[in-house]
Amino acid sequence: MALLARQPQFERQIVRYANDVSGREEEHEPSLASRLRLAVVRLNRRLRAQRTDSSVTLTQISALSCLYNWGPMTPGELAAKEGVQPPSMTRVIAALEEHGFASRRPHPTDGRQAIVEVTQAGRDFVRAEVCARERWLDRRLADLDEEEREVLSRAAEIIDRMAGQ
Amino acid sequence: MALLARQPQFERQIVRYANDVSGREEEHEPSLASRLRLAVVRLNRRLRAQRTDSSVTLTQISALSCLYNWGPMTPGELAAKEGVQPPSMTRVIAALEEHGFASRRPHPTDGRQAIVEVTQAGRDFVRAEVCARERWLDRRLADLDEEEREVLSRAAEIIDRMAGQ
DNA sequence: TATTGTTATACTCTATAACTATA
DNA sequence: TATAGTTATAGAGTATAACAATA
Repeated sequence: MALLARQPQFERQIVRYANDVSGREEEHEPSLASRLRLAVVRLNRRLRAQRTDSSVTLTQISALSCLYNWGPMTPGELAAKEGVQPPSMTRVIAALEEHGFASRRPHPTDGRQAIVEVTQAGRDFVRAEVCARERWLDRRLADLDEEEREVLSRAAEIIDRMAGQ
Repeated sequence: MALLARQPQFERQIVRYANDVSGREEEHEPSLASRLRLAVVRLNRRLRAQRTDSSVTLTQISALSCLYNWGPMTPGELAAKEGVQPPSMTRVIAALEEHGFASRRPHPTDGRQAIVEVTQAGRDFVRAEVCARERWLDRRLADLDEEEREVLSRAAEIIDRMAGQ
């Protein structure tokens, strides 16, 4: 706990009603769930607001990264990995195909299923454009100290585990 | 670093192309930016998927919590705190007013602005319904050990600081 | 002329329900 | 009959552009 104890804890929010003449002052201590929810919602907004020249959306990049990192899989597997419903993934895959970043081939043994995989253009895109898209976040991370990045690294792993349930 | 070093680091992703007969195996180590982005995008999806009986959306709850925690403020200030554009906040405030959870009064010195504040019904709602909405996340957090919650607590503070820039 | 806020409009993201094809 | 995937539809979330009111 030594490392964590050294750091400033989350500041208790003192609620002052600026325009309230009564001068009353209440004190809340937002729960961890509340603070984590707000942090995630806000960072998600910021990430989605980052635009590059390409018309590839964050959701598409996320799915493409998944295929890139884990290899070919069926639409259903991809939907499960990304935590979305199959109909949502259908549209994402269609968009990636239109961009030429993913392709589909028949499943060798099951005619209902398909195998989706990244194309060479898709690989090039992940290496180049995704980095561009993450420049904003990279800059923010660069401003932190090494120990804060360690905390975020561990948090990313914990959050991913929670979200995967 | 002792505390962090004790913990398992994020697992290096070994990329195996399951359906690739070449048997080649590439190794990527996703950047911190990539891992944090994916974690945040996925947890955000999970949080938005949590529904309660009420028709109040996560965005509305987020803004209402902000007013509850920080007191009355103008629409512009609220938009800035939440990290959205003013037109987006206009709609959120209108929805909160329709629910009777927020009210608007004229700014004392500037006729262009207004002061938005939480109503008593809004306070009651934050205390009751927001908790209900967060039950899913609370359960996930309860499954973690104390040290992991400390990491997330610190991460929430760091992320909020980054997103606020 | 600059600032604050709203209205109009459009696009992304995602879900559920209903359907088709295959197992 | 069960499973995988797609199509249809709808609602949440958000932005930009154009406008109105006030400073």
